[in-house]
Amino acid sequence: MSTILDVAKLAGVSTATVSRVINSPQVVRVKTRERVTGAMKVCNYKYNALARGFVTKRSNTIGVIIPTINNQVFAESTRGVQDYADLNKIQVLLGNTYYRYGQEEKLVTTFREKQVDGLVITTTNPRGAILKTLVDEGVPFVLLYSTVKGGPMTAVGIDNYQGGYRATEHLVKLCHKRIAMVAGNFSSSDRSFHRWHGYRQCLKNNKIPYDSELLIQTEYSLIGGRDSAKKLLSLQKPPTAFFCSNDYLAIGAMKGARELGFKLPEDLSIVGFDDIRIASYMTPELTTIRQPSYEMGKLGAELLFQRIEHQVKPVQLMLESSLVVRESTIRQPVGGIS
Amino acid sequence: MSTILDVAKLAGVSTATVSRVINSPQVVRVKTRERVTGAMKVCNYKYNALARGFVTKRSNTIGVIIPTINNQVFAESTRGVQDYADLNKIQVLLGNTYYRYGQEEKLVTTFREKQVDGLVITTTNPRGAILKTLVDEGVPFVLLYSTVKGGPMTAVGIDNYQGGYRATEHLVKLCHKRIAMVAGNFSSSDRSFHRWHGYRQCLKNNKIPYDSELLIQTEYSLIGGRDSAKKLLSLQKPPTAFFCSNDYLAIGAMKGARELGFKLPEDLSIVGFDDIRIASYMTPELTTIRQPSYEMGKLGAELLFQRIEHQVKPVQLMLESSLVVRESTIRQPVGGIS
DNA sequence: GTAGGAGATGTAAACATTTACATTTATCAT
DNA sequence: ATGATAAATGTAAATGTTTACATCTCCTAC
Repeated sequence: MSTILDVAKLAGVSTATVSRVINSPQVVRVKTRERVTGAMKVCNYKYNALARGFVTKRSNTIGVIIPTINNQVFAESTRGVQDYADLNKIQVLLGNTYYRYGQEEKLVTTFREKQVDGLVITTTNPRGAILKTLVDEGVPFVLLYSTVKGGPMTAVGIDNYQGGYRATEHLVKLCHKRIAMVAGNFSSSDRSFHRWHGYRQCLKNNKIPYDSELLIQTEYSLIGGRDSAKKLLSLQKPPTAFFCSNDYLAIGAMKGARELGFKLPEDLSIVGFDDIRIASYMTPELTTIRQPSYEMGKLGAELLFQRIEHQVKPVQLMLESSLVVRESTIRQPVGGIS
Repeated sequence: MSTILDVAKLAGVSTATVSRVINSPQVVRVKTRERVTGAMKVCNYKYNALARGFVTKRSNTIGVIIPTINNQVFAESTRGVQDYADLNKIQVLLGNTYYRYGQEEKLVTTFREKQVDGLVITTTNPRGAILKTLVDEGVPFVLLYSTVKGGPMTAVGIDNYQGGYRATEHLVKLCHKRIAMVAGNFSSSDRSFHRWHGYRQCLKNNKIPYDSELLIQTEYSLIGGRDSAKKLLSLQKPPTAFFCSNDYLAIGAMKGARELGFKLPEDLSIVGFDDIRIASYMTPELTTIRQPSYEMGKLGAELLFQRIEHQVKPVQLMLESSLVVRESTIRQPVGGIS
């Protein structure tokens, strides 16, 4: 492998000049520049970005930490980050935590050892010690899908409480009285917990008694949704509507319900959360709370870069989420329980 | 930021010793070791993996190149790679090509500059110049989802021709005579092309005339599937079955068909490709060709590491794919066209 | 022709590790 | 105690860039 020194020798210049033609070609005379680029070709010179990072203290790499690449929502936000990073010639190291806090800690450490310039984290626990340490040690990072208002951390997310509230309100307005919630484990993510808060408050505001039997916490997966649906629909007084804390749970629930002979949406209304691409391709098309994942990633990356370069103050951005009404929710026929 | 030197001074040892307690603790006396680890704590020492990579010529990083993280298939194989890498304390740089060869080239270059130890590539074109260069320059890499038999490249994939053949054969056995193919653009991936070959050969072997009107090439996406379905079903003599070259196309096609009033599966049988998780959650559940994406990624990573460490000979692994019959395909009622 | 100055290039140190080799220290049989 | 050997530690070079600063070159206006 040839180095900048080989090129320099061959071109009869100093390494400084070679470095300059790489990093700021305008400052070197065109004749010299040509000699250098020529020499590079001859040597089949390959730039060593690692060595550069070593001296400049900038790796031009950021770390992205997500629960799992397998959830389209996180794939989408990651894509947003990647696209923005790409524009800035920054590469992305990616790691999955599988919703495990320990893994999150491990990834943060490894990425820091790799000298990443910053981190984009979709955390399991925005109040954990890891993030505090990052703040204390001045490591630039931004949180995705979480927002701890007014704190020392930059974050971009949505109002999960509001999302949960709206989803439930939609069902209430359709005259549902027994509304279950299929929630991702609260321990896996505080998002689920906040959505549940919204759900609960909405019930209360509408004078619908809260029934703890109607809350199931489960793994965030299709199968989790399916199994939970079956449990809920086997209750003595089964619910007439589900609010699922993500679309995978909702899609799983659809299948579970059908397997028990429920007709959708006649026998059961379902609302999901996220609005993954495939939501509108389900039968019935899934009513859900849309959140702008790709934009969140892109914006998060933008904020991170600002933070890296200009050390701007932390901000918390709350993106709009919205209810997308499709076919999976319908009015509960009066005369049911009411 | 404190360095190994600070720690060394504080502990009253040489940097070599500190390095040793980091990399092979057994060789240093427990008393010294304790003094060193103590000093590390005091200094709040953070290991610099970049500097290490710089001297050892091993970055402990591999690059993963996929068309798009947004396709669950590639997310899944990437997860396989990540999981295996993780076990070996290797990090993953991820890049999307969006099916553009130019982007593939760019990524390979950037990743090489970052001194990755190897690459896992899901390529758009297994015969392109990029890969040749990698072979020539001895860069360890493995191909996913492609296999160029007996060549100088390590690859793990499935037999796409066979997959296409089987999918079509399934439809033929169900007495379908007008079988359309909704294919991802041949220019985006040779996989689609090979699947089409299988499709075509199967038709020929069964004496079904090939009708070029029944092939649509489109973008690999839900919307591409939907639009293509609408075009095909608006033909004068519409097909009674679709073979779609991936599940997203199939799911999109389902929606397109429904929008034109077709009942599924009665009026139209559909078979997809990949068996993404959600395939069995569709209504009707999607018949498809299953390929083991996660395993492919894991195996690919394993082969890559073998190649990096022991420079083993290139191998091409053909994984099993299989037809998974579900509900989206049914027997074509005789008396139709036959 | 020359002074002045801008622009181009060179010099050399710095960056945080690892590692071959050299040296010191500990261990143990005699 | 001594020598031989093994184990532990130290020394110092090497890695491929960047960059502050110094120097040189070239041009322009007089």
